[in-house]
Amino acid sequence: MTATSRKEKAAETEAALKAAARRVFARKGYLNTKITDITAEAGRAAGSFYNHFASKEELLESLLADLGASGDEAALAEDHLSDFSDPAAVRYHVAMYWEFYKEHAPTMQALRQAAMVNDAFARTMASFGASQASDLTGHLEHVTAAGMRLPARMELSIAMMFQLIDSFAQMWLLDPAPAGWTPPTDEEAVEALTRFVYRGFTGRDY
Amino acid sequence: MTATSRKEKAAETEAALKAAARRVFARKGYLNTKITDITAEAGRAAGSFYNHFASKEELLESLLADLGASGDEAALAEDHLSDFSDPAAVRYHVAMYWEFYKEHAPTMQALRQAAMVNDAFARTMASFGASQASDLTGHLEHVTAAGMRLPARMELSIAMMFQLIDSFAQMWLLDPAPAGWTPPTDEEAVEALTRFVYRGFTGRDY
DNA sequence: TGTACATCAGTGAACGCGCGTTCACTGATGTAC
DNA sequence: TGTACATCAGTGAACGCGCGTTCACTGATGTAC
Repeated sequence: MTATSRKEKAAETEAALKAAARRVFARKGYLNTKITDITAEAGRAAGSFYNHFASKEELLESLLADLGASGDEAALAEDHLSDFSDPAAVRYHVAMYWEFYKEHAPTMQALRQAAMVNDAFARTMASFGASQASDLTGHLEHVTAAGMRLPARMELSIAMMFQLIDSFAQMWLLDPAPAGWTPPTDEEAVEALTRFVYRGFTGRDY
Repeated sequence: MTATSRKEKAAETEAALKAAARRVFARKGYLNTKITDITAEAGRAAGSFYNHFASKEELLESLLADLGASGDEAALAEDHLSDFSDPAAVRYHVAMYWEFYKEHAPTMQALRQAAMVNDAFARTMASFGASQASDLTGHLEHVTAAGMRLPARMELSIAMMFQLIDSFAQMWLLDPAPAGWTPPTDEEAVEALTRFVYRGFTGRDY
């Protein structure tokens, strides 16, 4: 029997609202989404929203928290191939990031849009970038240790890599593909980014 | 004497509104700017706005038209160093783009924000990118002609370059610099991008 | 196990704030004669 | 050159739409005895 207790029912509705929000965000963008769009998509009344979230911002925070818990972000942080003088290490990072972005595209898109309008989310996004950056510093030291020369000082080299991967992922995974362009397969995208970044960092080919 | 005719006065007000809009856009972002913010910044009454523009969107279109007329965009399109197997040609392009972005930062920022919310502006931005891309195709053919191998197929190689330069410029020229980071000088930025892109495209150093 | 009352998730119409947009009015510039 | 009227840029208070948010109500679940 589906003897749903009150708590279960509330949790169901909350989950339905979140899932609906992700779908609507993907379809119309976070900024264009009205609260009633979300409740309608979830098949609930408008008022129901406020039993679970105080605002659209809070819902997004909740989605971001889920994203942190989902684990593949952890994979980016834990031990892994870290010697960027080895193309395989670069590819590993690129692939991780690509997968992460692919998995969480609607939420990342929403965060990006929210950050344009809301300082708190801008800071969230900045700190997300910063945590990636500090991870990469160690990896890039292997490059200079191996006698190769970075394209610019450490900070700028990291920023370039991050911006490149991030905006490239956004271009192909979030926005509709430009008319007449053939989107890359996942493998192709990872390979293209890996080659570009490895070359850019080391000045060598592989 | 400042015997301002009606037309002159109207033109002055329109120019004042545009200048005010650029300042306010730079300060709070396009999406966060209200029409009364613009009129207040320009020192005019709210109703005055509608003597000149039907909406905030139309004002932005007007700013974009000015940008096209300002001429440095033309420099990107006209004849120039075009053999990307030569680092100087890459640097020339990077520098052009950097200057363009620097000059027109508030308008570009506004366009970017408008594109998130408005399909028409999304298309404007896409076609802006596409026009850059078609220009670059010829330049990259020199790379393969010189026996070097692009990091990915033509389209993707161009997209990576464009995304990298665009997002890097946005990071340092528009957004407030991340806490604790030292922004690059113009020369440093151009040099960093040039080296990264040249390496990425050709697999060689210089 | 049954009854009476309390609590709570969900509902949707109504409310009200913020802001885009209008419009009657003012004072100055242009035009006709 | 002067006078009377027309036109227009600019003004700012008022209007009204859209949408976030509230709240009295419903029906179902939980609790007390």
